[in-house]
Amino acid sequence: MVSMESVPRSKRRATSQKSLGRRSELLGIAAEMFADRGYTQTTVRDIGDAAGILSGSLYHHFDSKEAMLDEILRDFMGSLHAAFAEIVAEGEGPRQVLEGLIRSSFATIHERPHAVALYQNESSLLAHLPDFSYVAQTSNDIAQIWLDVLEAGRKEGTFRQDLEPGVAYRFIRDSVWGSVRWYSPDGKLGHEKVAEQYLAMLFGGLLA
Amino acid sequence: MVSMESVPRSKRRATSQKSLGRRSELLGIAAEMFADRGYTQTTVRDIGDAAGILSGSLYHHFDSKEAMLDEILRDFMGSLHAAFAEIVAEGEGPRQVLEGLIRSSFATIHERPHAVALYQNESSLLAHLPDFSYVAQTSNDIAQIWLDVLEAGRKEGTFRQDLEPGVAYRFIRDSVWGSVRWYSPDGKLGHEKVAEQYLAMLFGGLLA
Amino acid sequence: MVSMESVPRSKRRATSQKSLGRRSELLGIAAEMFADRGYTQTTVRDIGDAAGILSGSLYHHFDSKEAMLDEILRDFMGSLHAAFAEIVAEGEGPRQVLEGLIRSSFATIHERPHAVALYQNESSLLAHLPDFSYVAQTSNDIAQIWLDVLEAGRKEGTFRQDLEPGVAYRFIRDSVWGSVRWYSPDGKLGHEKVAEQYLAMLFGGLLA
Amino acid sequence: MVSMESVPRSKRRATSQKSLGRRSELLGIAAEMFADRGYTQTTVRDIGDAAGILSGSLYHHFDSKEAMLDEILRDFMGSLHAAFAEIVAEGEGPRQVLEGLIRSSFATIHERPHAVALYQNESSLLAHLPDFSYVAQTSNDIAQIWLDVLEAGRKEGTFRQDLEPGVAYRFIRDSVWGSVRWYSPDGKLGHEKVAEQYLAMLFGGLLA
DNA sequence: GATGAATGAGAGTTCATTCAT
DNA sequence: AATGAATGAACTCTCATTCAT
Repeated sequence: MVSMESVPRSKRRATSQKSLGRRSELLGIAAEMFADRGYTQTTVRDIGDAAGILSGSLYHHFDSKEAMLDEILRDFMGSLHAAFAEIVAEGEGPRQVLEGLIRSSFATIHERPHAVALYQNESSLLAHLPDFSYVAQTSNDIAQIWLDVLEAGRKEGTFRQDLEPGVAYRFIRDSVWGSVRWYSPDGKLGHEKVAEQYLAMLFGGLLA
Repeated sequence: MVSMESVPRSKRRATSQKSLGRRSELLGIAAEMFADRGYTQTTVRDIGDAAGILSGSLYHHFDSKEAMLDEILRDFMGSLHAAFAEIVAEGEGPRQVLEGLIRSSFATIHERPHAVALYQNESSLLAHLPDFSYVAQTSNDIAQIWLDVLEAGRKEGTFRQDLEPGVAYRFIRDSVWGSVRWYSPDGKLGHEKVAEQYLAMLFGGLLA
Repeated sequence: MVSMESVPRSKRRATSQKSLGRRSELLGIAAEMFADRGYTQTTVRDIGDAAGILSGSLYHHFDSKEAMLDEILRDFMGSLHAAFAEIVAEGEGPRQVLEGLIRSSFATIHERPHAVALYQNESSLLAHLPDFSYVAQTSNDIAQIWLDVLEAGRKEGTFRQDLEPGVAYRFIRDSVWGSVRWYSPDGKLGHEKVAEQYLAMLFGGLLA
Repeated sequence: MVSMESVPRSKRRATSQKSLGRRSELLGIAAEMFADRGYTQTTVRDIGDAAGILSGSLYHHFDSKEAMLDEILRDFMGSLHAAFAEIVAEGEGPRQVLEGLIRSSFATIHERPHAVALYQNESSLLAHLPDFSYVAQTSNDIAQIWLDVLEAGRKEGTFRQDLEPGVAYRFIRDSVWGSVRWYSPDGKLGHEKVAEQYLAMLFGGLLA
C-alpha cells in the first residue's frame, strides 16, 4: 500500500474511499460481463443496467469502455507477473518452482476467474492494438519465467531431455489456464485438488 | 470433403458446380476472417471486400452471416466426430485409441486451422444459442468418446487409477486444441512432431 | 462598468460584493471561450475547468449556460446602444456623428473584443430564439441610429446622393465590426490608427 | 471535364452519373443547412430528414459528417481561387483587376450563397484543424492575390499612398463577403447593382 | 451474380443539468 | 461554494440486411 499523502489534492482522481469502492465495484461488474459474453458483445448499456445506473453515467468514472478493459487487464497482468516473480525469487529448485507456478495459477483462477477468462478470451485480439501493447509485453515476460524454470530443470536433469521447453511450456500453459472455462469456484472440486491432479499427471504421466 | 447429404435441399441455393465452388471459396474466406479477428469483429463488409464483391452480394449465396458460421461449424464438427468415431471403430486398445485421437487432432489442426480456431474461440458463446444447439450436442458426443477410452484404460490398468478421467480429459483437450493458437502449418515443427512431443509428455510425464 | 439596474432582482442570486466579483470573473472566462471556439462548441465543463471548479458548480452562479450567454450579450448590447445614443445626443453634424460612431466602434472592439466577437458570430443564429429577441431588437435600434445619420448627411449634401444609405450602412457595419477577427488589442496597430485608416478610405475613397 | 476512361473500374467510387447526381444533391442540402444553422448545430439526422432518407444512409455516400463539410469547402475554395487567378491572368491594370475581383465576389455570393456563408461562419474555427489546413492555405493564397493588386495600384499611383494595403484588404474583404448575410439572391437588388454601389463607395468615397 | 441505395436497430459517447452532501 | 455521482436526451456512426435494377 502506497501512501498518497504527498500527492496534491488537485492531481488525485476520484480516489476517496467511497469512489474507490465505486470504481472497483463497476470494474468488477464489467469484468464479469466481459468474461461471460465477451468484450465486444458486452455493451456499456449492459454494464450500466447491471450497475443500476445509466450507461452515460459510466463516463463519469471511466473515459471509455476500452479504458475499463484496460484497467482490468493492467491490474490483473501486473499482479500475476508479480506473483510469479515472487515464487521464482524464493530460490528453490526447478521442480519446486514449477509446482509453485502451477499451484499459483490454479489459485488465481479460483480467486479471479473473470480476469483470467477475459485474458484468455481477448488477449490474442488485443495484442495487435497499440494501446494494449503491454499485454503482449507482460505475456512475454511471464512466458520467460516459465521457460527459464523449464530449461533450468532440463539442464540439471530434473526434467526430461527429449522435451522441448518451448513446446512443453505451451502445453502446460494451455491446459492450466484453459481450466478457467470449466473450473467452478463453488464446485466440490477445489482448486487445490485440481492442482494435485494436474501435477500428478504432468510429473508422472498418464500411464500406470 | 464432407458429404452434404444431410443438409436439407431447401436450404441450398444454386447447386450448380460453379456456385458450389464459389460457396466454398466464400466460406473459406469467411472462416479465415472469423478465426483471425473473431466472428463478431468480422463484418460482412470485411468478407465482401476480401472476396472482391459488395457485402450485399453475399446474400445471394447465404441467408445470413450466422448461416455462414453455421455451415462452417456444422461441417467441421461433423467431420471431426466422424473421424474420431472411425478411430474408435478400429477396435484397438485404449492406449492406441487415445494415441490415435491425439494424432488425429493435431492433424486436424494442421489441415483446418481456421475451423479449429473458430470452434475454440466461439463455441462457448455459441452454446447458449438455440440455433447452435448442435455445437454443444456434438461436443458432448466427442467428449464421451474421449471419456470412454480414458475410463476403459483406467479400468484395464493401462492408465493410472488416481487420475479422474473427467479432469484428465479436460487437461488433454485444452492442451491439444489450444495449440491451434501457436502452431504454424508452415513452420519447421510439423504436426507429427508436435504430436510426438505431446504424447511423450502425456504418457511418460515431465520428470526424467 | 455597466449598471445592472435593469436586471430584475429575482434573477440575481447572492449579491454580496464577493459573489458579484466571482460572477464577473466567470462571465469573463465564459465570454472569452464563447468568442474563441463558439458558444455551441464551448462546454460548461470547459468553462468550469478554466475557472478551476467543476462544471456543476457553475450552476450556483448561473441558471444555465444560456443564461451566461444572455447576461454577456445583454450587458454588451445595452452599453453599445447607450454609447451610440450618447454620440448622437451631442448634436453635431452628420459627418462628425458618423465619425464618432466609427471611432467608438473601433474603441469597443479594442476594449471588449470577446463580447464583440460573440455578437458577430452568434447573433444571426440567436435572432430566431424568443429568449434572445432583444438581440434583434437592439440591433435594429442601433441600425436606425446609423441609418438616420447617413440619411441626414445625404439630405444635407454632405454624403453622396447616389449611394443608398441602407446598402452603405451594411458595408460600413460589416467592415468595421469584421475587424474584430483580425484586430489585435496588443498589436502595434492601435485602434485609433485603424479608425484613421478606415475613415480615410471611407470618406475619401481608395483612388488617389 | 476529365475523361475517366483510364481509371480502373474498381478504383472508381460512386461516379456513375446517377450517384454523382445524388452526391451533389445531398451536398447541396447539407451546405444549405450548414450555412443556415451552423455546422455543429446541424445534425446528420437533420440532413437525412431533409433528403428523405435515414441518417445512417448518408454514410453510404460519405465517410462522415466532416467529410461532407470538407467536400463542400474544398470544392468552393478551389473554384474561388481559380476564378480569382483567371481574373489576374487577364493582365489588366490594378484598378480593373480589383474591380474584377469585387464583381466576381458579389457574383459568387449570388450563385453559391450557402458555400460562401459556410466559409464565412466556420473557417475561423476550422483553420486550426489539421484536416482543414487547406482552408487556411487557400485563404492565404487568395489574400495574396488581393494584396498584390492593391500594392501594385499603390505603387503605380492609382491607389492612395496613405492607405496600408493590408488594412485596406481586410476592410474590403469583410464588407464584400459580409454581404452574404444580408444579400438576397431573389431580391430586387441584384448582385450587379450591389457591386456598383460598393465600387462607387470604395473608389470615390462617401463624401459628396 | 452482382450492384448500390436504403433501412432500422443499436452501438459508444457527449453534455447540460440536478442534487444530496 | 463547491463536490461528485447521476440523469436523460441527443449525437455521430456502424452494420446486418433488403431489394430494385
